[in-house]
Amino acid sequence: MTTYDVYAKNCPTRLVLDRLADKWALLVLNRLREEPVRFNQLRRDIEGVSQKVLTQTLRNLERDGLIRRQIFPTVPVTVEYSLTPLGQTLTRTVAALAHWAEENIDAVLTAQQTFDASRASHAHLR
Amino acid sequence: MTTYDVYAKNCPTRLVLDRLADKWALLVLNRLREEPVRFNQLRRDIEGVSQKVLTQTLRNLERDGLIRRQIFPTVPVTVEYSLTPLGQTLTRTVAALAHWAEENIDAVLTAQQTFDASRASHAHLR
DNA sequence: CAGGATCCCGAATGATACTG
DNA sequence: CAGTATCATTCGGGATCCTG
Repeated sequence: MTTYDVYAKNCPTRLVLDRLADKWALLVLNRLREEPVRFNQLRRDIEGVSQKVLTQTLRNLERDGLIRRQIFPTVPVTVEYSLTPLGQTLTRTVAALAHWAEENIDAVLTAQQTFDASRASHAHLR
Repeated sequence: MTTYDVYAKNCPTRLVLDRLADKWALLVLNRLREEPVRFNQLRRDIEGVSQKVLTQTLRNLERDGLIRRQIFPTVPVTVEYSLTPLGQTLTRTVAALAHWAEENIDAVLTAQQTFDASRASHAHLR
């Protein structure tokens, strides 16, 4: 049994990778890692996400079996999102990504400035 | 020193996370993990990426200091991309993501089928 | 070989209004 | 509260042609 060719179009692993390569999905997973959260709470916590896009993101994650959608018949209705066991195994890796980002943000910002500066120096047009 | 609020718009960590939340970037980083690769080789290895998008992806990664672009004055010119030390620290995490995807692809596909089936059952319109 | 420059279309997103 | 539905809009990405 050989390992998948991750770079091939038809590779199922790329389906998963494509889904994870979504900034909102990563942020949602990271947020749910702490605790179950309700829809509007998520909407408020994750700045900049629209209601429509948040809904789509949640549906996709639910479809992938990563999060669970639980409805409580209160008035008005309450909907709570939480990680499934499968989702929990994933968030360990997602958390590592977030952790890397926090630790290396300075190095990245510095690199960006250096890059931009060198481009500006030999910008001729305009 | 408190930790960043990862969910706030202005959080620099989200800049990094947004950049990483790119399927082509993840695939490129994962590919460069093995060895330095030339432009057209990358284009061939990563199925489905257009020349334009690959160029953009590489520029962004270079700007972030994650990969290095090396030009060899051959005829015609040769351009080789490789990971920087910073990029190498990141690819360990990226590899973990890819690894998770490979290990859990079956669970995800099964979840998708279950989800789709339950939706189809109570689809009334059309 | 490794891109830059253009044209262009469809998918993704935002805004708005409505509902169980 | 937690969405769905619709419309208007943009803009990322593909296709194509060109160049150092």
